[in-house]
Amino acid sequence: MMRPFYVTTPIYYISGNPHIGHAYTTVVADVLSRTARTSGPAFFLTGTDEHGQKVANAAAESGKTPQQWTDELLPRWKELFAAYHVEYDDFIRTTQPRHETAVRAIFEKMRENGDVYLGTYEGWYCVHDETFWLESKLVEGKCPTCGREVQWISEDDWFFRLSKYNQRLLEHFRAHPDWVRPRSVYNEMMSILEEGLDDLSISRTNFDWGIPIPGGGGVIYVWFDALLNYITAPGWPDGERFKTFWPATVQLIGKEIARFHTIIWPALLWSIGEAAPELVFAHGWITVEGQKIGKSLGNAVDPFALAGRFGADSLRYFLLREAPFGSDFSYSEDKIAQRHNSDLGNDLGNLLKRTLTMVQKYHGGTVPAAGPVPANLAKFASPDNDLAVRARAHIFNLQFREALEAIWELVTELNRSIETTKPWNLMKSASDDDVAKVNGLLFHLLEGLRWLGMMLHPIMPERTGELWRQLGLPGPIDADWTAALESWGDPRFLPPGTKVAPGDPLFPRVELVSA
RNA sequence: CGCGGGGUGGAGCAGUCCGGUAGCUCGUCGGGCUCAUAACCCGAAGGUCGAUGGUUCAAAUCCAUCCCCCGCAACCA
Repeated sequence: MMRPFYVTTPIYYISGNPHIGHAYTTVVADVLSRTARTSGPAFFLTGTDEHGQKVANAAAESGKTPQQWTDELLPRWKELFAAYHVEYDDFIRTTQPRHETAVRAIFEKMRENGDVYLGTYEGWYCVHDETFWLESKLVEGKCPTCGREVQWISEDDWFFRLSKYNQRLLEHFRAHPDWVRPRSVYNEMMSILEEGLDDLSISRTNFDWGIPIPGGGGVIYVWFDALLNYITAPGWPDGERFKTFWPATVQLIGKEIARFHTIIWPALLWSIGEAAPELVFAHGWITVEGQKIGKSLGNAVDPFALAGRFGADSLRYFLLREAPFGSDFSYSEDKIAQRHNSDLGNDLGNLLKRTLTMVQKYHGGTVPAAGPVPANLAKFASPDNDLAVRARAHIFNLQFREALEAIWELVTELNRSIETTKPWNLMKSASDDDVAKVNGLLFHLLEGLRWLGMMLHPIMPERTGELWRQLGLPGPIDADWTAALESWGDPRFLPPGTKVAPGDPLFPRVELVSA
């Protein structure tokens, strides 16, 4: 059994628009946690970030309290994740009492140990943009964004002593060169550390929609608040889940928030005596025809519509298969359709269909007893078959594309075994020998499909369930890979005589948009 | 001198850290097959790996310079 597995997504800014990118990160976390569960305990956390001035303003405009406003926005996030078959273990909202209480306790603890202190924050401030600017960024002394006059602000703020952890961070990075991935992000963070860190202002007084600072003096900076969700949700400091699962195994982020998660975050943890996460992985961006998705570009695609058109599992497959995890990739509906039709429809779905049809025609619709192994499947039927082990290793290494490529070798060989055996010819003669060969083929095809169902279950939980059903196998897909995927052809898992249940195509073809 | 990513057969991408026969998917062309979702299988064509120079027995891979595309630099994964 492996160490308890803890995976997080960023908490999503609640007033943002859910789009395919949010589904991407969350699906990846879901695949990891589902895979981890095939061999041990796992905890998967996601949630929403609900504080900040934008939320306060938007709520005010609609005549609601910020809490009412966020309560209304929450369902569309949960609906998004449900639509993509995501099953999280906990969903944290930064407005929940469990979170606020813990954040205040952490703030106080840091104030006691001296890492949080009262200082003065000074800088050029643009009232219109609500942004502080470095002098070097100003354009002719004015706001570089809106061109308005800026004013010199000087206010008393609470600071986090980030600079104190500069050296320790450098040492941590050097000692664990793989703790931030991919390498490009690691390098970028290293250069920030080498340039040196300033202390971080962690209080805000110009608005009040946030966690109040204990003892007064404004609200806590949203990032300080937000980052802590990863430990407040499992119940820092004494909760069972916290004690079981921290430090996190994988924290998934977008690359634009790498600085917060790989520099500020470990420092906050160290300040209260907790360990840094084992791995922070910054994935790439999904782009539309090479352009970044954004409201201003108007190219955001409704993720609900996409899931409706192709099926959520097909989207899940596409997101993991299309690009190496960590790099950007350009997405288009035609690409999704192509993957859907060729990999899922032609290769996998059609394999199931043709196999079940042959089982009906040639063996009365029941699973034959194991027979001769078609030559090209020998390596899978061998005790040395480590396909499931390799696939899982790739997934834990966040190499989803590689995992799927490895699994697809089986899909390809199963299809090939049909061509080489030519059961339609053998059944014409129908000699005992030929029938045995056909039965052997059918059994190994079904066994291969059983493996595929299990191995692909974390990635396509719904469609593999349907595959399982059509194979005539009982109950939900066996969650424990180690037992059910340890030996090919074990009759305990694919009992001869099982009645198959052919159904509709697993992945019906879709037409290309551009066709 | 702000930072970063990318430029590989028609398209989309691996490979670059740790130099050594240029690989995958789709598409195209030819063939096979009919169990199957016009699906499956076999074979073929197609690339001076952005440019130039350097290091080396050997460079897509290392070094230098340059060109082009795209992001980031503000709470958009």
